Amino acid sequence: MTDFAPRFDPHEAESRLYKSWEERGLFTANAGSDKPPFTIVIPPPNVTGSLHMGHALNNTIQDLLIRWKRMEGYECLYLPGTDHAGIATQNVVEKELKKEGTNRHVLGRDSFLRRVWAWKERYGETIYMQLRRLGCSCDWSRERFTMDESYGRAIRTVFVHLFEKKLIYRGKRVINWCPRCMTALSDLEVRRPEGVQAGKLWHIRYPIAGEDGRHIVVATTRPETMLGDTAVMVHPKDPRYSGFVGRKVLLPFVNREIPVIADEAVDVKFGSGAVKVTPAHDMNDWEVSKRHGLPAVVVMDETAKMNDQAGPFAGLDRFEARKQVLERLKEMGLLEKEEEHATPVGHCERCDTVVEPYLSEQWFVKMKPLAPPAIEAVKSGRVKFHPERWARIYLDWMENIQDWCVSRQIWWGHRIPVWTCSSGHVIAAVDAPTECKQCGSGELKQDPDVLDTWFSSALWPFATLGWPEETRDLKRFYPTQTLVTDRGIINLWVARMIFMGLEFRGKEPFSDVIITATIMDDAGQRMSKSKGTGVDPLILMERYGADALRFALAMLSTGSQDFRFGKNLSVPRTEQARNFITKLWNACRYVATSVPEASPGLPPESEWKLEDRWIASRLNRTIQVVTESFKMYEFGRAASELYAFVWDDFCSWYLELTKKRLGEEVARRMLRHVIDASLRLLHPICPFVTEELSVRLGGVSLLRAPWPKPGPVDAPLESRMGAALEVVRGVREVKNRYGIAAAESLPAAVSFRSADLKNALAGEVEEIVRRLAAVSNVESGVNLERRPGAARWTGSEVTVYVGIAGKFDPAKEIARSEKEGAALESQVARSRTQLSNEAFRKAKPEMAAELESKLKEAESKLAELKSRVAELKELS
RNA sequence: GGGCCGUUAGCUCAGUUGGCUAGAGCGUCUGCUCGACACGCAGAAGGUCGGGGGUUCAAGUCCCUCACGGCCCACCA
Repeated sequence: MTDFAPRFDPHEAESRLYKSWEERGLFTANAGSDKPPFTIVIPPPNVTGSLHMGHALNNTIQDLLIRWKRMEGYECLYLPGTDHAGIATQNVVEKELKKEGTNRHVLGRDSFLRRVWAWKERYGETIYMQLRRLGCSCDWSRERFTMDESYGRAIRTVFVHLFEKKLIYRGKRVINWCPRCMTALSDLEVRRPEGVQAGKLWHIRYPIAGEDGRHIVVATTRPETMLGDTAVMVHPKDPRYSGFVGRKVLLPFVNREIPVIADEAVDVKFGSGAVKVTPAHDMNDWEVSKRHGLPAVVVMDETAKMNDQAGPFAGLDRFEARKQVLERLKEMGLLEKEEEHATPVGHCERCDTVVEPYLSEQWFVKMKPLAPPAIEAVKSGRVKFHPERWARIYLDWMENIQDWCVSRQIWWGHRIPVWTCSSGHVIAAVDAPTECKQCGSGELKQDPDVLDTWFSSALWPFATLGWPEETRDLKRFYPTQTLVTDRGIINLWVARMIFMGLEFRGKEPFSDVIITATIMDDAGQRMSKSKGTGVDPLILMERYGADALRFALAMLSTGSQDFRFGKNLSVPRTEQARNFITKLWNACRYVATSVPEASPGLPPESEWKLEDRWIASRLNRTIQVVTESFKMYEFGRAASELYAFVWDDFCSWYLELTKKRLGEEVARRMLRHVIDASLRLLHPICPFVTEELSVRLGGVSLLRAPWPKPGPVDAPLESRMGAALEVVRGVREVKNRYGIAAAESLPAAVSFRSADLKNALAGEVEEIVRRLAAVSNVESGVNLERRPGAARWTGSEVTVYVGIAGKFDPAKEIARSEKEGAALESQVARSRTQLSNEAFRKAKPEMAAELESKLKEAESKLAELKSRVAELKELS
């Protein structure tokens, strides 16, 4: 151990250790093992870029669980992979092309896709490198990408199955259309930022056909769509308009006669009470048009420019058209008024363009039959959300589910496996057909669209394991156990995996869904790369090591409470974790050099001294709490428990107490035993430093080392030890108060308030105090007489007197005593009121008895203090 | 418009089923080379638990309400 530097060097150790783990195949899951399986499939990061802090948190938690379970004896599979992220990735590549002054249409479908693949190779590798840096023990032999050929087969199989079950259909509908991405979007891919645009509500006069000067006023926020109106609708019970129903109005600009209809969908109180009906550009209106048999007129093209149907406005962009429509209406005297009105306008999640409701033909998944089993899975508790409240989000959505638009008019993704022959027969097939089964035609054209990315990620838990083949992996590792993800994709992803898993495997894809915190910037806003508030996890790992980042993130994971970890705040938190690692490192360094060897295992219990029994009990308690916390996914609790145990119990007390006992085999073995157990407990959070230390201490590699089992906890002994340590604190405080060097030996007297405690501690207190607080001699007794020339310190179990000879300062003592007295006074007062309450005594007699004895103690302490203060005052 | 979460020390956060004197880290102050650690050691100061009301013998903890911050969901044109 000659090269045991006072600091852990993460740079050198991390890559060396990771490489050796990987080479030894320690991350590889064995499908033939007879151990119980534990599987986590990674939420596949998008290949759009590198990993952010949210990924770091997410993967830290996954790896922590995997490493813990591995030590508990499970056959663990942590399956890594990436998502092709259709629209998102296509967009970043298109941006690159734009910089080069070209676009995908110039390149053509094939060479564009080659560009995207090149991008994918680059970023896919970066992501895997980052996961390795973080220490994630992924099984790299099973790495998957949603565009792998085998994965594509799984997707086509799913599609064809659903198609044949009539759960996938092609239909004409008003969907969300992004005119920039030029594709349909699902409802979940539309964002409605609040308060972004203070829109307006315009009241427009529609002239009644054939009745000069008479008109009906409609209110709209989107006047440009009026060109596509095919009716005006009022409420059937609205007296203002009862005479209008059934008549015609003349639509300005295009001079189309359209009917006034009555429908309950109208809110009488809103606007003018009359609504224009634009079936091709409004989802509601589309529904209305179907009820009333109205035609639909599309007035825009796919880039949201007005088309030929828009009469005089053809060729204009939709917003320009709005301006001109309004101007013309004003000129014609048809604009009655405008009022301020905030409308939640939908924006494309990926490019932020205002989404256009747009009538088009798309593929949909029929959700009504798929939802009920998925709802049941969560209601029955077969799938549990942590924290539970997120189940509500899932259920609310599932219970009001709409059909899922799954076709996208982009190029990057899985082509829809549907072909149409020259005579119009539609064929869905897993393998590209060569001829039409119905008419034998060999002229087959595949649907040009691709599937929604989430359609492919929905299959992730089983498609990655080889489905549709009944592979060994699939049988062994499906269903998985825990899914760790962000609340933002509960419906986009988690929900869809559940119904797909149920439909295709008959089993929920996982039993537990952990929703992690969202990482905020220093100002408490969601961290965002585009806003420049992102913190790169690599930079923190570079500066403090992967273990430090992991420990910091684990420590902050309390519930799914969001936490701030921005550019400034991430620094002290990670530093704290790094300091802890250094502390651990040095404790081990000390043990390695001072206790070069000791027989393994616990020393015989009969030889244990008070502090040995104490640290054993504390360790057992820690094992219990940490294990329990991991089980309950309370990672912050586990981390802080370990932090306190290692730093306070072990380093501050036990290590110091045993410094003069290193010749004793008991102490030597106990030191090594506690270190060994602590390293194991810490390994899931800090894999690198613990592995390095374990090996340096001549121990085992921790990856598959058994997880510690707790022995008994001795609570009375712990509290006795607490009293002994209190004495030490008292002596130290007095010295501090008087500016006396800690090393200076002074006489001390310990006055116990209870004879039992005094007897139980017997001679051991004296020894403990002597070791930790430099005293010349210690006497102890029960309720000792006051010591006039000694400084006094009051603890909860003891009073400590320290002889400080010539330095005694009555003023200081009075101040101190009065302060202690004030606290006691209020305690006594509170206890008395509570005890005078008969209801309390009746409700909780044992608590009252306890409080009573506490009160007596406090009263006697107080009396003692008062007489001392009086005495001191006389003296000065 | 509906819902969820948060508001505890200067800062960032803990506080199990209501019950002894509300905790930690950072920061601040005082003093320290004591057989690993100054990324350290020994101490100290610092909180009427966002405001108001209620339930209870007892409220940071339960209920109502308001304010502020954050996040979701929603087809009122």
